[in-house]
Amino acid sequence: MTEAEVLNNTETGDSKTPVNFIQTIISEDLRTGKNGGRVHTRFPPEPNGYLHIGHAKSICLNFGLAAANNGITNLRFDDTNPSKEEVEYVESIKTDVRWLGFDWEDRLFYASDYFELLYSFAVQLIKAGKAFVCDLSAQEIKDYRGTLTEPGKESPYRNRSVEENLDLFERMRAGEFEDGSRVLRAKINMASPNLNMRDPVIYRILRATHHRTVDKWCIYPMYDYAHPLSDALEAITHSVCTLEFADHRPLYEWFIDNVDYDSAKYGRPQQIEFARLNLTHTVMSKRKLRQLVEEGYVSGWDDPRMPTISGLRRRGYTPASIRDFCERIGVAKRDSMVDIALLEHCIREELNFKAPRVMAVLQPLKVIIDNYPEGQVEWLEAENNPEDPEAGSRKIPFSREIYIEQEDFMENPPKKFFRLVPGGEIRLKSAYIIKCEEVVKDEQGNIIELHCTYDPDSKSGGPTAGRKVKGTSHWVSALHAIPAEVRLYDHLFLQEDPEGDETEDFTSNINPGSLESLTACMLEPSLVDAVTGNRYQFMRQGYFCVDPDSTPDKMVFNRIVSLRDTWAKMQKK
RNA sequence: UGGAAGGUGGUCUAAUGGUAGGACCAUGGACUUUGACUCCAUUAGUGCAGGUUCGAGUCCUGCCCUUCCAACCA
Repeated sequence: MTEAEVLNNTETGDSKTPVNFIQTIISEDLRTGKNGGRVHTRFPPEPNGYLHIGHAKSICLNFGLAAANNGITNLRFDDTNPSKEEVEYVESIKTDVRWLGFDWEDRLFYASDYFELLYSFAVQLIKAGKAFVCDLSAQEIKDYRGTLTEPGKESPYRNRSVEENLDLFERMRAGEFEDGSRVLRAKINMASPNLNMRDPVIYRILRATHHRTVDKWCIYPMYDYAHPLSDALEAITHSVCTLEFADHRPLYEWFIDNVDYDSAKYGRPQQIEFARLNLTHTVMSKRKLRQLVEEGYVSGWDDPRMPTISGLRRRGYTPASIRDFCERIGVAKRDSMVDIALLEHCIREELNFKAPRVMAVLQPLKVIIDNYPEGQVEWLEAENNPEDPEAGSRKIPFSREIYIEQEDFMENPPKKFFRLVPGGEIRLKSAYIIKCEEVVKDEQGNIIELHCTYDPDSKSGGPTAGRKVKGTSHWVSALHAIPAEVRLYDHLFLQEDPEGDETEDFTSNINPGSLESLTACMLEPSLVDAVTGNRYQFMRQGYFCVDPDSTPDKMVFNRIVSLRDTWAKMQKK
């Protein structure tokens, strides 16, 4: 979208998504000619974990804002802490951003690309008397920092000479000092009400192998120092981050203002904060997600119950549905908790149009149609998608013995139950109407099979198919069915806000029924060709996709999301 | 109790000082060879108290509530 279109949208109000406050800022910057009309954003993950749906919001925002304003977006890894970062994570992050549908083209960067420059900027600060080497221990620095209500005290090393600071900093780099023994600090204001301004640490000594620079460095810059300058060096115009960094903005600007990075060439980045995404019935912090993985509550980062991009992908969510979700939730500065039902709505809406319909019986009940000729098989025509005439149709086999869903039969039904009951009738989808004649039970009284008769005149699509019965069931021919495993997923946490009670361990809220594995499912034979990632609607049940665990001998499906189920709702009441 | 940012139906999000709207959820109904989809309808909101104004969600004052900040993490 061009600037004119954006503005036009604002005026006419016919934009599908209302412009958010960041777009308003950008539009104003464009109007006043700030940054020479450039819009350049960046997505700056730290490669210390897998991306989740909250990152998707940021990715869609950063790439979306740039795209909407004729701008570009960098992918930049914020890799300044080698003790926590790994290549595994950078690879997964690249995969996830690409999968979501975004392209950083040739603009893949790492904060570590700038280590040498950042070092020289630090030397610059020292020479200007704006940074000093401090010998205080971590604990002492903390003690000197003061509190929220009391100012801090200046470090006794604060007034070292430029020469001594230069010498010490050079020797820090050279590896002459132990980890943690000294740091480089910015000289700002120990009495500032903003703790971030109380002579913040900008370099620490840390002997850890970096995933890119390996053992070249034993000092590493801190986020507060590396981030604004990385933004500046990439000529970023709008540096969008989450709310918790708002207090860091004065520091961000301090480095931009006090380092000579050639602002005439690169411009001056502006930090803008927005509220991170919270979703009901899940957790979003990397620490907690890692805990779920490491303590075995889930099978891995890509467990289909996880809110990670890889989990959602394996679950069967599409990139388009996630992008749609991110559009719909909007962008603002107030803390919020989005109902996960909105995410579910987005995938249902997309799949309703795109997913082929098939029949699958999850909990089979054998039905024998006594008046259907033994050995006969009819291949019946079944519509692939009533929402899409282009989807065509397929043939499904009908025979004397079929399976229906156990819950589609009740011996003693409640009122409003319009499925199969003793002596009652039901339409088999795309086939015949059958009538229940006899219920067969085992010694424990469990229903093991049904004997029915069919109405030959009720064949679906035939000239005499017009007779109406209240209920319709899905089914599969017993002879032709493909056995499969189907995994049903529910919310990972029972409570809407599993992190709400800080006194309680969030793992105590895990939903014990979040995964239900059904291993005796029966699928219609057309599914024999299904491959990993294929998505279907199992009629009357939900949307499912083939899991990577699936093999030709043992197919495995994940339930992406159920269909809306009015009957289940009625029963709950 | 220092500083910063916020408070619009259950949830998310709109509204040059001028009819508080949309989406999700919920509820009721129509339709249905998916109790799906679709369609229709309904409930329900500007944190509180003042002030300015012909008129305040919007401006002013005071109060209340929420979130964030005291890593050599990001």
